Amino acid sequence: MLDPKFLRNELEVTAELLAKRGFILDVSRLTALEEKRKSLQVETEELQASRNAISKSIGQAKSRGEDVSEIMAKVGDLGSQLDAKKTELAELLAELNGIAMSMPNLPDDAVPAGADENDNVEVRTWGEPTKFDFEVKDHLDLGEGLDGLDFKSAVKITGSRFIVMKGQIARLTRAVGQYMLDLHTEKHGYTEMYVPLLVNEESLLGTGQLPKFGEDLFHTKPATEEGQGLSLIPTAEVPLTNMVRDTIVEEANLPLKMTALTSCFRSEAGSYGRDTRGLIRQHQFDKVELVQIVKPEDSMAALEELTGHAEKVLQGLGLPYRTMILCTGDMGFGAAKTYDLEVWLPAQNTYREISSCSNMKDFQARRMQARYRGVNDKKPTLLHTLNGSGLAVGRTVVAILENYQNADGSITIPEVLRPYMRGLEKIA
RNA sequence: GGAGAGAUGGCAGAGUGGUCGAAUGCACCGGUCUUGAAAACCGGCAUGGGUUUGUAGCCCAUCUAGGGUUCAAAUCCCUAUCUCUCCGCCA
Repeated sequence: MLDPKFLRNELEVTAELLAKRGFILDVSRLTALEEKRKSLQVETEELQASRNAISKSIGQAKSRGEDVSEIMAKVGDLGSQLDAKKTELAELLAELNGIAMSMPNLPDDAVPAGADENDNVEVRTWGEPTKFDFEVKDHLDLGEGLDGLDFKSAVKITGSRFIVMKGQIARLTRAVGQYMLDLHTEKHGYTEMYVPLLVNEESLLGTGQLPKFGEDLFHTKPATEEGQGLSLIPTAEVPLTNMVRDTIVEEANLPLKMTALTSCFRSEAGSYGRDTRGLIRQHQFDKVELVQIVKPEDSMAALEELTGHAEKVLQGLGLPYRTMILCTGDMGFGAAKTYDLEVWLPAQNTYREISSCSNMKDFQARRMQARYRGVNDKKPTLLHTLNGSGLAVGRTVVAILENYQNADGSITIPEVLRPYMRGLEKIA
């Protein structure tokens, strides 16, 4: 959510900034609603003030043993007037809140303007696209050839976009997750967390999945006016970031750096034609998430640091990648600035997204009322929240299969993963 | 799943219809005293919102959340959530 004061005072600036990311703000409607809110709220509060004053004087008179019938008569229809105003105001505030909750974050000044993913800008690359002296196979052929990926069984058990993994490929997936967690906890200073995979609506509102993107999630109940029950997390960002919802953090405890390996669940509504084959786009996948909760002045440096932590995973695994800064039109709803890491996939002969690292600034913190207070601060200040994948496990496995494949269809196991594979050097 | 009890400020804990945004203690911050510290004493100490040039003042809201009764609700009623105790079941 944007700062309501900034929104009111700088409506035109806000509209311009939002237009850069393709969000059209109805300025005149908002102005009209805001004017109405102002007068209505003042009227309502004045009525409340006079009611409070009269009630108080009744109480005082009674305690002195005086007759209160005269004062009681003054109350008149104040109550019904107040009720009417209150109802009207509540409806108006709900409408304004609905608009506020549906507005995306403002892009940071450093974000390049652009319409879609084609306008993203390469920041740096690491490694060279892997070269082969034989014809490369894609991860499906490799995985099925090794009897490690079983799409047919997944379809039978559940449906499309799920996977059954077997044997050393299943173990490789476990190894990848363990390696990432160990790296982030031992080298990068993150605290490992185990969190719920089902979350309530408040949490989803806090991180911004709701109210706009409910159809991207799996819910435990059909959506009704009473709610949609608990929802499966689309990313561990939701439970990790919501750790600080409705809390005032001690300055001394900042920054908070948390990581978790969780399954993630996405309905992938509206992407039926894309990546239908293989592990790239699944309804259920594992991911190691990095979350940092920092002071506002530290968040831009923290984004660089966090992105670097995700890059270290790819470097450790020896996977070539490039770092992209997303343009205004391609950023996620709550992000002010985002770097994507794209790993080299030989079979697709291109780079594919494997991590997305974002500075949300105070966008989520305002929704969550997540704040900190310095020792000398009278008032608490909204925190800044950041999150990034470090990394998506399934796509990492894809990248390993494809980049480490041999002519005979076997897979050489990256050095750093061998301890997690009981010393195994090759899956054959 | 059954029965019962509870939810108040950072924490503990008073408060059963009216000058209660809330006693008291602890913690915390400032001061006096002290060479320094401790102790003692004095003072301060919630959050959100509105209005406003204002971190001044004034006003509104908030005692888990949402409804209701009333001129007036922390206090009475209903619902939900959560916590605790006992029983049952269970990895």
